[in-house]
Amino acid sequence: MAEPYDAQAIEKKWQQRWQEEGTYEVDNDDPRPPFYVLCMYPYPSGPAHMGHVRNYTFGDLIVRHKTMHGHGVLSPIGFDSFGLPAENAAIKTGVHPRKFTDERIAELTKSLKGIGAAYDWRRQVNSHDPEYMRFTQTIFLKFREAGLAYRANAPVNWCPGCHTVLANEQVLANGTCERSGDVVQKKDLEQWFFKITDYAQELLDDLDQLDWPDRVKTMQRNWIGRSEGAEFEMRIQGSDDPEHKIKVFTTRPDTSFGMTYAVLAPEHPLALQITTKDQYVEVERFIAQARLTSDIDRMSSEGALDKRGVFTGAYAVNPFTDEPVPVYLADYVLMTYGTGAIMAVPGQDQRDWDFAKAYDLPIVRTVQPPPDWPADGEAYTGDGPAINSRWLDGLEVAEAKAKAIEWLEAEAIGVRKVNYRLRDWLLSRQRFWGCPIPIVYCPTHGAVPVPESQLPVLAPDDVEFRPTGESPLKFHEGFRNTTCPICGGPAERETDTMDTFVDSSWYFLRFCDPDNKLEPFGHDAVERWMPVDQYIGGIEHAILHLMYARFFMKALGDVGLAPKHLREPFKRLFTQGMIRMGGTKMSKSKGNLVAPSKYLDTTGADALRLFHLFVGPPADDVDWNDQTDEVIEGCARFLKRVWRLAHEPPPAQDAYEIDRAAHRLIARVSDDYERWSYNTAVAALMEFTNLLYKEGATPFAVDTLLLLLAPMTPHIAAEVWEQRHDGAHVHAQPWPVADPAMLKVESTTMIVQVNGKVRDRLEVPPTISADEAERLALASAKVQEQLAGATPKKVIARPPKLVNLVL
RNA sequence: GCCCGGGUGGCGAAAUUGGCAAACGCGGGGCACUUAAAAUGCCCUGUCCCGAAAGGGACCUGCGGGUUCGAACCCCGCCCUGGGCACCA
Repeated sequence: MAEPYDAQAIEKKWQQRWQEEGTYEVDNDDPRPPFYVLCMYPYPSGPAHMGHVRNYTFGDLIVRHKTMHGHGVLSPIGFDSFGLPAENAAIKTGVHPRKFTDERIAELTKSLKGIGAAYDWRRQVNSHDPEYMRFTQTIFLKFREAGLAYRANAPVNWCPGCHTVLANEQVLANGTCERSGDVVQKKDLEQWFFKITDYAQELLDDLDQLDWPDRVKTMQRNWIGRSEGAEFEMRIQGSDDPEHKIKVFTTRPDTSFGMTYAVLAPEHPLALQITTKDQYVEVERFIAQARLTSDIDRMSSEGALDKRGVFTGAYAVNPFTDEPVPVYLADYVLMTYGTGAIMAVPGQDQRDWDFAKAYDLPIVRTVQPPPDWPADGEAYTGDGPAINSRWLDGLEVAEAKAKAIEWLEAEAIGVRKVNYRLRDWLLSRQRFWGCPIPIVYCPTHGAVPVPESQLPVLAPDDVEFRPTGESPLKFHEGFRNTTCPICGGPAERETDTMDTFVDSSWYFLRFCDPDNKLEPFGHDAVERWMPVDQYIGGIEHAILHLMYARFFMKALGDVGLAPKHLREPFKRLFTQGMIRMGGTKMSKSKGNLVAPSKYLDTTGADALRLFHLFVGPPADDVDWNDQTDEVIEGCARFLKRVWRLAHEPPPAQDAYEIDRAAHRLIARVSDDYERWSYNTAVAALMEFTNLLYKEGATPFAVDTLLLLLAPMTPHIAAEVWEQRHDGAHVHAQPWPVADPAMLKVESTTMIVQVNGKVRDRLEVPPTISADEAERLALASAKVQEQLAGATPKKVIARPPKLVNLVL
């Protein structure tokens, strides 16, 4: 009787071994071909939960698999360690965020090691490491120098709950804060921005070359929101002030003849200037009201339209018709998109239609709707010939657009124009636990960068965390008061810190060169490893993190910090499914987290990893339910079967056939690994194990099983391999290759159908000819019975798979 | 409203892309081992019908059409569901 499989002892032993022997440490001069595998570095929230297990199981599997394929695999890990929870905990308990964070990192580190994930821990990078902060600040200053970081007074999203400014991306569609759920208000503040909009087109174009899920690429495309159209000016009737010109953007210049009014955003600088005396009071009141209205109300399309607009009394002249049209203000026109002013064509735009109805404005159709279109139905946005449009009449939409733009440009009234929905990235945060923005404000010299020799700017430790919601940095005199780097006079430090998405926008570059004291990373190191060959993370980062990191890669190249040709950070992206429980996402805030420790202490890490691989396609969500524990048990049961098989193999009845089956397994499982079909790979391994139990095992068959399992369940594979091979490491073995000669088959099952229904199965040689296949099919007794003497009208022969006889 | 996914046994799923639907596992049933239980091993397990049985037959991939010798897979129209965007002119 062999020793029983003791998962805990084996897993502990091998985790120590990998750590002590530095099995997955890789140097920058490693002779093997490089491969960079990266899981999104986690926010350290404490011990790992199932989402982590799932994520890091896939990552670790690829690291080990690629290593067995002969690559020198870079597999780094670190922690996204700045952020609100640590600061909120500090306010609550008085514990310094650093202490709090370091403790959470220790917990998460322990559980990552507990699932057997292998990393080059020497390369660990945390966002709050002073050395990392130094270079985050260096990058900020370089961007500023290049004009990619700028300061602007802007209406910002202010969350009254978090007492901080939010990026557009952090405001939900309903106008609430994604973190606290409070209704977001508007507030004017001087803020720092990154000029991501400079890269809108490149960010859009380069998506095409990425091996990313289509879903993610689509989301990014929508977020960038490119629209093509024209921009043109209209003069105000009766005004000779050259400033009084309304510039509008439209994607439908072909419909210009149908403009029956124009609309400005309430914040539009011309709004009050063009307003007539008798409308002044009403317009002023409207503007004030719009300013007070929260985005949630303003964005709601529910509100009564007649309260959402006001007539200015002014008329703009439509350059296409030379006719005056009334100018309105309406809160559905946004100052932050396009020119903040639109031409309204109710015939071809539903919002304009609704507004026209509410304000009793004329409607002129400029595209012929289809015959079945209700006469006074609604706006028609489809294709069709232009009508009521003089020299555009009869042209289809695309032609009419082109001609309208040509005319605008020829007449010097307007230009072809592309607009993007993407806005600049607001990175200032009124928070303590983040990377300080290295700027000093001098009464004489304005915003002055902190000299590089004085970096990193670190927050002082002797601060008081108060629930006022304002950063303690603001009240720390010693930090705030400083001297101007230019004149030496008294000056104040910037007390805002950077959005934590800044930290996560370049950590993957630092991993290539984590000990560099002189610069964020060396070009050689980055050239060697970048771009990341396989990036793995959650779908929730589809827009923000992935867009910001892409922007950083491009911008870093353009300011000379990274090789310029390296435009994209992540060649391949995989987004794994979420863990759900009762239909909702597992999360700390919902309190439905399942801790892996319970399984690590019973069935073991290998069984838990195997479960995550086996439960379904990696990209699909996993529903954690009543049956899950039993499935994990089943995975543990399989590993026990493998263990027993290796220690007490039943003698093979036909060793050659078993070895042939092993070669087929190699081919099948290798293919499954390549196409991320781990659930079917596990199924194949289970099937093979069942076969060995039934028909006996050969040493080659058992070794094959262990090699193919090694990336999935590394501990048991390593242990059994060591026992069988005199202390050798399974993960140092080359990935097995199937011998084509052993894959050849003498016979294959051919199905015979009559009228598309299976009537017989015949064993035939794989090289069978169509004629022979047909002959055999017709000779089948079962087929004869079905035919009942009739002759098939048609025979479809697809040797050696199928013959279909059609009556 | 617009844009993406997805819908297959009691359950998780498979079918490598138009050719044997349900591999593998969970659950359920049975047998063996055992004084017994657990553990382990083996067998059965989509639905309905005929048959005492061995067997045999029909129907099955959300619904309705279509293309095809042949459809889970392709096309059209619905229904349900998950996600993203949502006054972006």
